[in-house]
Amino acid sequence: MTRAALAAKAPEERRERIMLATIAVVRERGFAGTRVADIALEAGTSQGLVLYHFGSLAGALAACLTMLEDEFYDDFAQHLAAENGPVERLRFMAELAAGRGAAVGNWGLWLELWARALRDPDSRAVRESQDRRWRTVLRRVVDEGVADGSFSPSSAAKSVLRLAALMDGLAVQLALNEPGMTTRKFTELWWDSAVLELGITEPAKRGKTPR
Amino acid sequence: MTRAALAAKAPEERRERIMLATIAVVRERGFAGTRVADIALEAGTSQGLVLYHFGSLAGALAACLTMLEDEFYDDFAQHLAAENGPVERLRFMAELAAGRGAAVGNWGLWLELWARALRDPDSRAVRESQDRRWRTVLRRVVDEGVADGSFSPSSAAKSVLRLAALMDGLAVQLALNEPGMTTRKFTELWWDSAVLELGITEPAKRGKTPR
DNA sequence: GCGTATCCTGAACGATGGTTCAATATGCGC
DNA sequence: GCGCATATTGAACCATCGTTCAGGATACGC
Repeated sequence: MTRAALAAKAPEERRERIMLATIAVVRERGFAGTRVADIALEAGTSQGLVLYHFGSLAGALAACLTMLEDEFYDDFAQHLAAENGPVERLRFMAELAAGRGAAVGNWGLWLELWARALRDPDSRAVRESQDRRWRTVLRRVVDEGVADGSFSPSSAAKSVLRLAALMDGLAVQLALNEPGMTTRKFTELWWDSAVLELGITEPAKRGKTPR
Repeated sequence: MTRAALAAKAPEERRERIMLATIAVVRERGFAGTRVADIALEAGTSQGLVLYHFGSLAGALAACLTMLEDEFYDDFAQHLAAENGPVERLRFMAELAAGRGAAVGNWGLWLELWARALRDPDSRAVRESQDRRWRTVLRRVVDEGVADGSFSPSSAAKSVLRLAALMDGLAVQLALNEPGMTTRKFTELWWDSAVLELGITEPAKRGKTPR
């Protein structure tokens, strides 16, 4: 099996490996610093193959973008569904955004994506879609909380906008590891804001608030 | 005077012109897309001169960064001092950040700066200093308000952190002109948050909140 | 077994763009 | 006016990639 079997499922697997390599390199060097040669090296293939599969460096980067997007979202949606009520869900979102699960190490990528979105339509589309997804979920959780009486925002729409924006803003500090900003502080600050915005009374049960 | 005088003060003036050109080009093309040739063209000089004055493209970009920083801050501090009380000052900050004065067209640059700061120490330093300045001023205004009874935050430090972060987050949307995000909405959303955070009772007098 | 389509490689090509440099101009003290 | 220091230029240089390409290997239908 060894040689033959490996080669057999190679094409698709190879393609995948290149995409993963692309993400890895972009994480390390950033979009601007990513070269075809780096990707090939990381993936253990030739430069030619990268171009063969994705047509151009830009193509590879684009593929990596959409992959990232889906990866993050799938992971997230799955875990969110496991939570019980709106308060727990909200708490989960706060913790996830701060750096649990698939978000780990991704904020840096988002920062780059934002900058890129200023000029590159593909990046803009990905960023927009990602953002919309996130806000939609947040909105749903808030509505759920309003329905069952846990939340009482003066305006759900505005609260969602602000809470989403606050996350982005806190994320900048986290990504640039501003002295004093930590995962815990991120969660705490955001959660306090959510309490204020939504008038949450019931304390969150999930996660170790302590310390 | 014409020819001679112009040439006389030329060196310094030329240098300045190159810096301004650099800012202009960076605004238009972004950091990554800025070439020495673009700067030279915009400044009406040769590529050689750009390198002569700043040593390298990176040097020119760095110079433009610090210039930007000072430019923004000076303009800002001057206007802020003109406002009367803490509520007015806060309101002024909300409006300025949303796009008045020197901030116009700068949010895109900030986004780029954040991304750059992930890897470039110079950019990181500028961003950090800029951020600290802004938060310091915000803190001062808040303290002032606490002192004269206009504000009553549960924690001044946390409120300042959150309000500053919220601005950055809203700025992302504004810079990428997310459909639905406008200068007015920016101000409105942020101001509502400030009211909530600081427990402001007195309505803001400044600025045309109306339509 | 044979031919064809898919995969894959490594080297070479070519464009782009930062940097160097020799030559020239300009202002300025003497 | 003479020279020296500072500015300024434009062209040439050269490193760095992205991309192309001609050639092989591999799988697969017939």
